[in-house]
Amino acid sequence: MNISEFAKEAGVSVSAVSRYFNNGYLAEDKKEKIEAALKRTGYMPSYSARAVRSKVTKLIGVILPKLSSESISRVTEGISEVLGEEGFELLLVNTANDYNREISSLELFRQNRVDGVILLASVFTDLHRSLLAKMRVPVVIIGQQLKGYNCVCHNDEGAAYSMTKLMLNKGAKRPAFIGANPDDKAAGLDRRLGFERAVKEAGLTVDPKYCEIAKFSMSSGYEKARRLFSNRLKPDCLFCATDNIAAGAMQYLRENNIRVPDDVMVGGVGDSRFDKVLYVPLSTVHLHYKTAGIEGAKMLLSEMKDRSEVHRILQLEYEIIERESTDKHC
Amino acid sequence: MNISEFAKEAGVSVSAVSRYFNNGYLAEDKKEKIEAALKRTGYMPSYSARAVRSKVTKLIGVILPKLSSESISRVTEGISEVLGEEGFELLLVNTANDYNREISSLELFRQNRVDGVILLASVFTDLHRSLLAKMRVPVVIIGQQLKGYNCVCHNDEGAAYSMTKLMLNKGAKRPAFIGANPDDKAAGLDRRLGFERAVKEAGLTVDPKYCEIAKFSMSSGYEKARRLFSNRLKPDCLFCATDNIAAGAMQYLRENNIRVPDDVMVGGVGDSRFDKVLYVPLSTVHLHYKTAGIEGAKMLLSEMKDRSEVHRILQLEYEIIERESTDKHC
DNA sequence: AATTATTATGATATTGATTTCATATCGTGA
DNA sequence: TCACGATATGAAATCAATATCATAATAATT
Repeated sequence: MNISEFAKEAGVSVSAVSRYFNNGYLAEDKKEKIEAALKRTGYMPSYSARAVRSKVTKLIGVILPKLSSESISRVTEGISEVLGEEGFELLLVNTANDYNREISSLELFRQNRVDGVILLASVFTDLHRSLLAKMRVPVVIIGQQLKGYNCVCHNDEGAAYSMTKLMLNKGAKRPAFIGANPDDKAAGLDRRLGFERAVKEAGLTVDPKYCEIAKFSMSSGYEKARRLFSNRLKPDCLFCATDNIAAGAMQYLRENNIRVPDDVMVGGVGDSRFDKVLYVPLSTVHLHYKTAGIEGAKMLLSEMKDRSEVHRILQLEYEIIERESTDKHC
Repeated sequence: MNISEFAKEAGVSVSAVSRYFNNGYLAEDKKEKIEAALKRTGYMPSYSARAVRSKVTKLIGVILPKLSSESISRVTEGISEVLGEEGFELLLVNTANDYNREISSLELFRQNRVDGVILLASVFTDLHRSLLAKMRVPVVIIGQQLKGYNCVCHNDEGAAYSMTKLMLNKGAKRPAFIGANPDDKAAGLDRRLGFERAVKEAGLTVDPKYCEIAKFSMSSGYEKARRLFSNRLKPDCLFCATDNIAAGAMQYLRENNIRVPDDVMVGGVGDSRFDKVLYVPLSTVHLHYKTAGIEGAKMLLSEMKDRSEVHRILQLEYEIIERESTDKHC
């Protein structure tokens, strides 16, 4: 059933029906007629047809590197909360860390599919930049900084610095690091830089032998911990760029009877739900993931309302959460 | 830029452009002309306009009770994998366990927004049923069974039964239970029934004092464990309907020096990522969440291809994963 | 009382695509 | 040579809505 069939059924004009759904001028008696007919027929206007003419889809494209990650799903939850309230729905694309899918979804979103885009990318290439430049709808980037775009990001460098410093202040002399791919500027490079700043500030040197790069998984953290601890290096503190990596590393430590925090202190980033139930509760840094989603969504909304050429960067702060994994007295 | 402007720019007819994007008859020279113009202009056909005429949105509506849950995001990952390959995108609605949002998104999906719907609901009311009946597009339900619909579900009763039996076989005599709201048929009721069957089969009786109902969170598991263990009941085994509940409960046990598994064995359901890094690695039941997503998506695809009146129910099996939390010798 | 602003109305144009239709061309087998 | 199916074409109809427009009926202001 389309609008004209429905209008006939309700005994009003097509325009009246359209006005009913779009808050135009409409007399009370017609409203009632329409509502009665609505109950009889169950008619609903077609969103696609509406979108053709009005150029509003009420859809926001959200591009994610993966779905089953605690940090990412917290961001998404924040996004969904704010946008849902404003009547927007999320068109979600899971790129599974596949570079090409990231590009192709940006392509897709150019086809008048969405009113705005939120991008949680880990890496930015020239192709990313050129596609983003072609976007005709507002874009907000969460978790990374990109010049010329609205961004909500975390103080990754500071978070890594503070956590590392916390351990060094307790007398650690052989700091080790398990990080992420430095192409990922936020979680890879910045957290590495924060670690290095703390090490240098403590009068120590950053030894590449004490640094490993892992994937964002527990098993990868386990593997890299083996490389660091199965020889004569004997690190006395370990900073991990994510809690997942830290949890995997600690599993290796437990299996090999390396005591936490007595033999080695361990610190992570992310404040994952499981941190406090690990065999040694993990010290970590809380990043405001959900807030990032909320603020990013708000940014997008205001950008959609009145598009401006000024781009804002919102950097969220962090909070150190100290637990037993760094609870060592020197 | 629309199709007729673009056709003019390319020097071909509107029909030719449409055929180019829809694999109709088209001479080679026109294809080339169009491709050249495509590069010059960056034209992309509008999805909304296409949808009006062809009634295909290439969008699948997915309704979820929450986003930041490991089990749910695994299901979603499976869905996204299969549908992404077929060129479908996900229109995701996070209902945040809010009954009304579940209803209103079903309403929304009736407005010719999506080609199909996947529903991960926890509770079914009469309103659900009547709205589902009005759906004009195929629907698949994951995680629950509902008569008259295509469903992919888990053997929740069996999973709970086997895990409980495992503990009772090791000589437990005072089994305790922390479950979920029984309105949730799968995770609430069925897992409770599985627990009860195992208890009765072992010649014991189900004592309501030993049974608690929690929310799907660690903190709720912690709370309910307090109720069970801060008195003279002294359960010697504890079955939890989810790993989150189990992890919270174990935190309480640790804080109160109740040893796992010596004083009490603990078993969960879900095979969460963190299970093996808990202070006592948790015995659990692996449910094939991702497979459920994959199979549900396949079901939807085949239903969209040729709609049949026959509805299938696919029940996935489970696998017991035994770890230290039940590693007790009697 | 005259003038203006606000509310209300429905026919018609418009949006940007696909589908239909009438028609033309070409190669192939009877 | 004729008939037929496959290929190819572009004008026009169609899809289901909103936007525009001309106009009427009130209400408010001078």
